Amino acid sequence: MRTPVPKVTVQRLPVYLRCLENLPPGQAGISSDQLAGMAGVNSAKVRKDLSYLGSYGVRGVGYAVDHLRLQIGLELGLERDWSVVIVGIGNLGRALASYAGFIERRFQVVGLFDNDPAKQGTDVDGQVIQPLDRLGATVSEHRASIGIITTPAAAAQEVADELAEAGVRSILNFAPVVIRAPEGVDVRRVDLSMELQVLSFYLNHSGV
Amino acid sequence: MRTPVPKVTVQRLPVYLRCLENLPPGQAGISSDQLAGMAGVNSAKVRKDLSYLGSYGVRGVGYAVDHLRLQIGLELGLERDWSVVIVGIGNLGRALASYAGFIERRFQVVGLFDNDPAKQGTDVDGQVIQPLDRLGATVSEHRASIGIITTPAAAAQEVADELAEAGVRSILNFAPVVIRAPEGVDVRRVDLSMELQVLSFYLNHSGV
DNA sequence: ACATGTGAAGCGCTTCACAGCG
DNA sequence: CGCTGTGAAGCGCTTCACATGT
Repeated sequence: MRTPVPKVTVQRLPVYLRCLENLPPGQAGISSDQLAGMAGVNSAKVRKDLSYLGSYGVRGVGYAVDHLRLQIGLELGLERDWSVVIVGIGNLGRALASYAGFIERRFQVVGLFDNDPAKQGTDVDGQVIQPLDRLGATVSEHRASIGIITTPAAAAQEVADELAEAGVRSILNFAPVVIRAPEGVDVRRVDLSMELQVLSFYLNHSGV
Repeated sequence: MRTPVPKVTVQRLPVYLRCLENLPPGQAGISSDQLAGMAGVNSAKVRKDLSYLGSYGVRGVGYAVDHLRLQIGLELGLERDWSVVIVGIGNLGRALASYAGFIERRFQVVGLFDNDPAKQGTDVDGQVIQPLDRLGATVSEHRASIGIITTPAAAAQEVADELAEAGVRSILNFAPVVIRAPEGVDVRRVDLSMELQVLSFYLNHSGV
């Protein structure tokens, strides 16, 4: 069996993919140096990362762009469709609902949820906002694997528990709170105020 | 001089701070074990991380919550105010404009920018949306150190260049594109579709 | 007695440097 | 010759395990 792909490499594969997608349409080949320049890393890292997927380069030449895109996509599971539910349809949830549907065909938004009765029944980007008690049924029905939490902090843990209970295996948490999920459920955090605090640290320690 | 704080520790300090802030009001002390449980890491990591800031714990007892919050805040530069500008006021920019003002007093939003004339002059959360050609002047005037980019992908690099030119030293990029900035300007990326692709990788490699 | 603080060992990622191959 | 693929060295973070201090 193949060497497992390191976690840090998994995080860089989407970066490489993004770079390849932004290449001029005519460009058929790319070297590790060029790709490294676009991705903001060094070329040894690019070669090492891509070598975990297999030997897709040609010595003396570089990588075939189309083939590389395909292989990275396969590795990331992008040939499959993943169903996504979004819980908490405030400004951010609304933004993500439009965004997710727009930018990535492979991630189908199959349900929007909010516990505010005034929002329920209204429509965002072709989806009707449903009450939270419909969450379990919708997740099962569409076999949704990904849940996005954009609720206020106070509600996030309870929503995470319900998502896990309903069978979601990956959670993307935008709520400003640290949530815990059972074994087997992968949680990733996206937190504006934590990002700002990290920036603040480096501003604070760069002598100004 | 003190040992520099590792990058990974810098990223965890906001997590610890968030956990401390969510403690019940009566709780005056906390052990590395308790904090580790809340933050989702192990206790050795907590002790090592906090030891970079100094010896703020009491052997046999634990850490004083208030003192620890203060010290982490100082380390993160949260006793200072940082001025922030947001460029690209679509759904996401609007969400962040409200959010940033609401959750973090230390990050003052001093300017909102969009190149759509229909939006210019309208008001979001007490701030008037300005045309992009006002960006440089506003950054200088308020000595803004942080720029948040929420434009479409096509505009992001140009906006980043203008922000760097105007004197911003940290950029938080929400646009779905990899941007480059000159030496001395710190760029952090927050990218929904990359996060989803990482989740997709692990879903795809967990045998279902 | 108990939890912190910390050298030292362990581990994983990065980078080097060059063999391998078109 | 040029660029990939990769062992091996280097480096930084994690974890261990226990001395330290109250």
